[in-house]
Amino acid sequence: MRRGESRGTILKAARAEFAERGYAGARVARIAERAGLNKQLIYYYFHSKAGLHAAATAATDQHPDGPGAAAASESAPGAVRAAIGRLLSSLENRPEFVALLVDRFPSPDARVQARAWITQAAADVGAAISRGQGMGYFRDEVDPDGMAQQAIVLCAGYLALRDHLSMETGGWERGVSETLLRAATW
Amino acid sequence: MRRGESRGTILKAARAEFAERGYAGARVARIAERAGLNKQLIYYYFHSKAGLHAAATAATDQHPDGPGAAAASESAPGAVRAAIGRLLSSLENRPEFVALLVDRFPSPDARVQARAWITQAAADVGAAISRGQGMGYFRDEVDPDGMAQQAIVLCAGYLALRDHLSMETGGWERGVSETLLRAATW
DNA sequence: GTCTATATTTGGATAGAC
DNA sequence: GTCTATCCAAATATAGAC
Repeated sequence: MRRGESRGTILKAARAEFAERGYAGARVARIAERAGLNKQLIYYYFHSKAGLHAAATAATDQHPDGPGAAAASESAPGAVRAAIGRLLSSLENRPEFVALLVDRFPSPDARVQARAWITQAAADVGAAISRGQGMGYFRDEVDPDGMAQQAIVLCAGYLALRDHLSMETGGWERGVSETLLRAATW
Repeated sequence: MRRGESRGTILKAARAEFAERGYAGARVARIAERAGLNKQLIYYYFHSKAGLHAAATAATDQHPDGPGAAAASESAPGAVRAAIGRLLSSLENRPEFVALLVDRFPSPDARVQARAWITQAAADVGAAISRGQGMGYFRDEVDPDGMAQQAIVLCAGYLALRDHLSMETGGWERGVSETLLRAATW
């Protein structure tokens, strides 16, 4: 299937551009250039810059962020570690979505999308912590949702501030897991 | 002193605009409107949009972020709590600076400014942790700088993602302090 | 579907009166 | 110092050939 190949190329270029510059800073002409294709083609496929952005930030299904992703058989700390790993890799593959998360003026659609992702991600991490509490591994006073939100902020915030920080993603992930696990454990 | 009153009004409006929309999304005309003043006045005072942004994001001296701000007499956890409080309040008063921190395409100047702030803030928090280690209060394996960076990401990231989160600033600050202290303590 | 123009609008910046 | 009136470059979007 050759049909839609250009469409995909444009989307890929658009994701990179929106990730780097944000919606307002992104340039349609530059996206066309990055894609090695004509600018008009973007309007042909996506009608407008806003339409392109909506298509570019729409979830691509390849990210198992939901609570269902956790294996019930894992150890309590293993489950938390895995949930944090999912969080980071999910966002790392979608830098344009990180840009959307920290955008103060997203479209209503984008706002809904951001909220939905956060709700889902918080449920994922929160479930791992709750389960650990049930197993007597984590302290009961720990608020699973509050800690899940910290995990989200640690991951999304890291990717947003990455340029200014000195740590690699792997090291960051280990550090975050360790901090949250130690904080939750007796 | 009436002189410079308009200048201040413009700066205030500019901070709000840059905080909401980021540099690329901000509009000079809108800043003038917010300030209730003429657009040309902005160019009279600040020469250009970039100049206005530089002036608007420049530190306003009222934020004691440096390591020197810590009182040597405090208890180890108290010092960490205080450092986190400084972090948050420093950023909370400067939303336009938070926007700059998460901006992927800042000007070279802004980049330097962001790095400098982070270095300073990390030193502040890191010093409190190091001191606590010296007093035998925190575990020696804890990396003060790594934990300081987590504190920064937790504070800056919270303010950047705030719209999508359910926690108030006070509750967030307490949660962050508790998590980091528990993680650092024996 | 893909290209080369070209139109239209927006937004940063200047000129010049008061 | 503050305003009104423009200018001009950049950026979104459209027309229409191939």
